[in-house]
Amino acid sequence: MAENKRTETTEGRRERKRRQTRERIEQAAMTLFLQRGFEATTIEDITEAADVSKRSFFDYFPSKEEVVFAWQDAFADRLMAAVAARPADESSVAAVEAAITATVIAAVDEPGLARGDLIHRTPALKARDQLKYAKLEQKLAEALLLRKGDDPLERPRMRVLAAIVIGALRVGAELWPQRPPSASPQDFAREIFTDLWKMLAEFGDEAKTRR
Amino acid sequence: MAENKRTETTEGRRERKRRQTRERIEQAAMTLFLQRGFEATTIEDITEAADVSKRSFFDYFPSKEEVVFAWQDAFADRLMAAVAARPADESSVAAVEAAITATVIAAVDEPGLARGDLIHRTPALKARDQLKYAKLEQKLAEALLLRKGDDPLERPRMRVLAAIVIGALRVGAELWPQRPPSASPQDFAREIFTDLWKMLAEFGDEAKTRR
DNA sequence: TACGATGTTGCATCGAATGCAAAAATGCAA
DNA sequence: TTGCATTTTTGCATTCGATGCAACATCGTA
Repeated sequence: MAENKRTETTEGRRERKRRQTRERIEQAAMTLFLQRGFEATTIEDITEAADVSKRSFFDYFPSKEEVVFAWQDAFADRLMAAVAARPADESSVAAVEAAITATVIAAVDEPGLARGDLIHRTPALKARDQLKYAKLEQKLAEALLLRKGDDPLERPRMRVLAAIVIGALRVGAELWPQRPPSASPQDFAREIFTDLWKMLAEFGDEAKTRR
Repeated sequence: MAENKRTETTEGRRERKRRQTRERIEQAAMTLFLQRGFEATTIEDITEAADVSKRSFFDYFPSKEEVVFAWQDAFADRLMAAVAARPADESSVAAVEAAITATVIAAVDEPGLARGDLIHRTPALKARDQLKYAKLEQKLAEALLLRKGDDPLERPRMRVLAAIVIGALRVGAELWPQRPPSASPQDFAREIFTDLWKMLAEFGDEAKTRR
């Protein structure tokens, strides 16, 4: 019985408290960041608000910045899963559109937007934010390649496709705040992708007659 | 005569020494970074090697990281100039290919490669590196848009084109170290772009039949 | 209950970065 | 050349993020 619990239900007091503390720190940190700004908030402010010692902060997060980006890994993983879940006979572009749309839609919530604001107005966070996109791109390329049976010849193709799509995601994220409020996230995503594929075809045509 | 000099040739002892000191710091810093690594080098190590006070470092560079990326602004400016210099009747894709190729070729030198290595193996620098690409992308989009007479309708198009091309540049920079040593930078660039435009056309086609 | 493992805390320390005021170097004009 | 105003350099103090270490507390388990 006790051994049964060990393998999966093992969220004893220890794990539970640890998770709770982590959430408390994250919560306190984000609240303070949004309230006074990132730089103006010290680790001590955070730990005081979360009622843990200053030293303990670094037992939960490797740095102040990581608190802001903690959710990113989960997002990347969900995106990879969404790509992997697409039917094998689907084209890469269709698969990536469906996967991105679904994953982004599921992630668009209020806290996400406030976080975006904070990042946008904090130079130190902007750099980390770009790194996030780079990692996302890598993982996406990886997932797309896996769909192609890990064919080495497809590698550069999928790398470029990932770069293009993540680029579009980045541009889309910038355009999002100034979208018509009537448009649903689905429609917005649909429109972005339609435009993107159209542009790709046009650029491809344009290139044929170059020089 | 003296007035003539004032406007452009005015590099008195002050300006000259300041520039020299800046170069000395940059030189010392990069040497030490490449030698012992970025993190393992302290500001004091640098200022000692450059024979200035610790405090003076921050009169020349806002942070340790900025020394590594000091050259980036110049690169971005040259890229913008190269785009602006392309004939007005040239297509955007042809213009961007020519401009990027020329600017990158001119910038591929030994120190550049060593710097790339350093950045690649230093997490803190990687983030800043991605930010560099983002800025480059913005400037490129700006320059491309200017060629189009600042037509608001072209803005998203040029943003996306810039994102695609800079994405390709990023992928290209990753692939560069493992290129066949026989290939000249020109050929390498030519090949990358040829592949890129081909992929764009293919993705565009693929998208037409999606769903 | 006692033991080992894990989690938490305080303390000391390092290094980056900033503000400030004194000191040095420079440009300029009398 | 000398004296004065401006800019540059420097030393000093301080704040804050981050890390290592050892003592202490808490928890799961034999």
